[in-house]
Amino acid sequence: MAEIGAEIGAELGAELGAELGNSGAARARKPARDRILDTAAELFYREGIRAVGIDTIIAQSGVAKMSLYRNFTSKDDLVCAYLERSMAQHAAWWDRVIARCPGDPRAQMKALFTALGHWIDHPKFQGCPFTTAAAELRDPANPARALALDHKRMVRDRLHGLAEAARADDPDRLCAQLQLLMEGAYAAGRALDLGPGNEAVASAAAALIDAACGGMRD
Amino acid sequence: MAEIGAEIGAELGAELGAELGNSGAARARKPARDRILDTAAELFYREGIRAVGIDTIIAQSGVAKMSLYRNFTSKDDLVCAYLERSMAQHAAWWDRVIARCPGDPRAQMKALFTALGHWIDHPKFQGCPFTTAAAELRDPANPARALALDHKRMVRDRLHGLAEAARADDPDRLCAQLQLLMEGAYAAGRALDLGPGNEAVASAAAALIDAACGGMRD
DNA sequence: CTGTAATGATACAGACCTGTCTCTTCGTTG
DNA sequence: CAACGAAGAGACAGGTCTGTATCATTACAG
Repeated sequence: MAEIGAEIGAELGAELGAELGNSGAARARKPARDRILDTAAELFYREGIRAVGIDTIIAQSGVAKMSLYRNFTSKDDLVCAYLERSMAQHAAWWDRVIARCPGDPRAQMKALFTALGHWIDHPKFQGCPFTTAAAELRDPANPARALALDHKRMVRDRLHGLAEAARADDPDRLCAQLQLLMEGAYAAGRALDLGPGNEAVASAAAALIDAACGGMRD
Repeated sequence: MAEIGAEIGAELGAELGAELGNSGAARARKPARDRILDTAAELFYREGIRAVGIDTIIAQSGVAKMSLYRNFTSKDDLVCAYLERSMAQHAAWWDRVIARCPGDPRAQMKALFTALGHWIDHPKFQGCPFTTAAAELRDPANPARALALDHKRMVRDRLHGLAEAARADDPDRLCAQLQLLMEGAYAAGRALDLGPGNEAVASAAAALIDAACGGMRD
């Protein structure tokens, strides 16, 4: 429980403003680029990419407009930097969770969904940043959209590796089912009030995993 | 198969331009309000609400700007009309699907997910219009956002009714699990390439339903 | 035929957004 | 102290968006 709390704190803290714990002076000491990216990430995630303008970002981060355009060639470039950093943070979160059950891929999968269930209950949770970015940016040529799809493929590959390691009867199917569930948890946590949704996430994952690895209980 | 195709056609046809079958003259005969709403629905769904401006809608629908503002007080009002019409269409789709298995709530639930799995494979499918609307419009005071959440609650209530009628061991849990899966299917169909995702949708739903109603097979 | 209501076409105002430019300030380094 | 580079402050240009106002045209009813 406290572990999970720390998990969420590490995930969302890194995502949504790790500098909150620092003093104002220490925050001002950070390079302009970092302040811009921290502020942009928080605003993009909370209010949406299209809803947040350059002027808001520079006002909130206390930076000059030219400092932004010296560090990022355009708003699109800043959006890409935000998504790339989010990808790295998500990968680190994933690694931390599965490291708790080394050598036990079934438990690792279940742990991921248990952690996800708690994450979506966090008050700052606003859905999957990649899914919402893809929903806001429909142009197939948009590089940020491409990044979002890259991330989904990466998650798929990781899930598939776990499904294979767990000796699922049909790893492709289990992988697809679990990714459906994962996307659903992201969407539900933002838009719905699923009551004790965290429990539903973990229990649905367990049901699917057990059904797919029915032959061998561990 | 042909049945399912007609299903999708009825759903997306109504959603995305039922007037395509009419002649151009017949289309021009429709009242301005209908043409505006048809065009706005197609564009909002395909390209996103914020990405489509008033000028695009009036150009595409061949209508004067003042005709739009005489029929809708604002763009927000038009967005709400689009979502309300989509809600009615979705409810009609739901009713058509469950009508194929009268008196058999388990089969009705499975039929819904089978139909959903096929729907997300349709080339014009772009995710759940309510979820994407909520992703684009984050302001809690936005009436369109409230409509989207209303729709999710309505779906939840309908699913819960089916779960109870199917005598699930824990209807709340099954309802939450299935709604997670449903949201996941919507999100996956738009942003991911889940391979044969339609099969994963139906099989995951079947696994969850059977696990939740394990005691009594029908 | 005439009058009325609906609609098309278009110009315009005001706000906002991205990106550029100039000027100033501050900190560091020699 | 002097010089230089990084960064703040703010004006500005060009575009887009919503919403309003004006005027011409069409359809139809009496």
